[in-house]
Amino acid sequence: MRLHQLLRCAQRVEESSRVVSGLFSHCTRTSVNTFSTSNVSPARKKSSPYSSVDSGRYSSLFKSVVSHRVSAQTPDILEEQDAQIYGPVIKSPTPSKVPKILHPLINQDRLFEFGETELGGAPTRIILRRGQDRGSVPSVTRILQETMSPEQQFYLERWRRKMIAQLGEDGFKEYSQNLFRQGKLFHTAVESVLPLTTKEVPGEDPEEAPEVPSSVEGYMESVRHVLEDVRGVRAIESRVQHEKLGYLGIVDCVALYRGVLCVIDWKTSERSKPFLSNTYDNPLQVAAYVGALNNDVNYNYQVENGLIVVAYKDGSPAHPHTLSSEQVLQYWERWLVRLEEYTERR
DNA sequence: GGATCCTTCTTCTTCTTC
Repeated sequence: MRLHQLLRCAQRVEESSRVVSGLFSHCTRTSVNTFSTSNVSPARKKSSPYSSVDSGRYSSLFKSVVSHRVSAQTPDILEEQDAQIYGPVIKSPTPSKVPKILHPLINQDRLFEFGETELGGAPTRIILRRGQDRGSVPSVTRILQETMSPEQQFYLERWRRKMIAQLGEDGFKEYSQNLFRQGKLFHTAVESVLPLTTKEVPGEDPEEAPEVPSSVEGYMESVRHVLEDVRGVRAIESRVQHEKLGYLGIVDCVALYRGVLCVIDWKTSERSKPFLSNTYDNPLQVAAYVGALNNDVNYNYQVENGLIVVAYKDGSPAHPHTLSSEQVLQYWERWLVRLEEYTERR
């Protein structure tokens, strides 16, 4: 078992034991009080002490205990088992965690006067010219895809095989296409709503409210509370390219979130993602876009912050994960490592 | 018109009592 896995296990054991001991002491107190003050019959005394616990009150606590349970299925054990079924996992050497060249996130040559970045005007939308730079300038998605850790690849492949076993090849294909379709529709719907947020009151004119496909209504409801805090949209679905580092991508949105200029990435998810760590490589993607935008002559401002919004189909409130400038800088370094890895493999 | 590109997602938990 690797050191970081061991540390994670130890941390979870500590968390679990803390929660369990707390619950246990409360249950004991509750049980003592119940039995000493009530006139219960001997037969009822024998009933489980759990019956005296307010299960509704402690349901979330119970969930937190079981969700932090240390699984016997560590990656190493799973790999061992799966190696017997699927064959060995090909491992590559662990990449260095520090980039060889620490390129700056902010372009000091392109710092603008405050007045130059005033709000106003239509948001930038630079369409990707298809076929241009083909093969020579890689995209953010491609780089992240091709430099995933063996562990990440293992879990994804394992999930894919499990899904195919459940749905069949065709069923899985349809399922995946549907996920992509929903994601695209959601993006389109958000974009159609966004310009309204530049007004004093978002969506004040009901006649201007665009049609939202019924399949993404839940997602839209999910992000409603986030959109209320978005103002001053400056770019939508716009191409960004890092001129020195030679990569490109399409940024979902650049806008003020609670007054802070951010690169915003809209995501749909079937599973709840309450923590930033649940979003896998998404923060790296955002940091890559921030760096590219700051080094692209088509944009006359610099961005230091990020926002990842995870929306849910059932309409439950989306999780907005803000990335401070310090966090963006950290993910920027991790992105540089991945970029170097990609370049070295070419 | 056809081919290609960038995205769109997917992972890191499944307990066993009442």
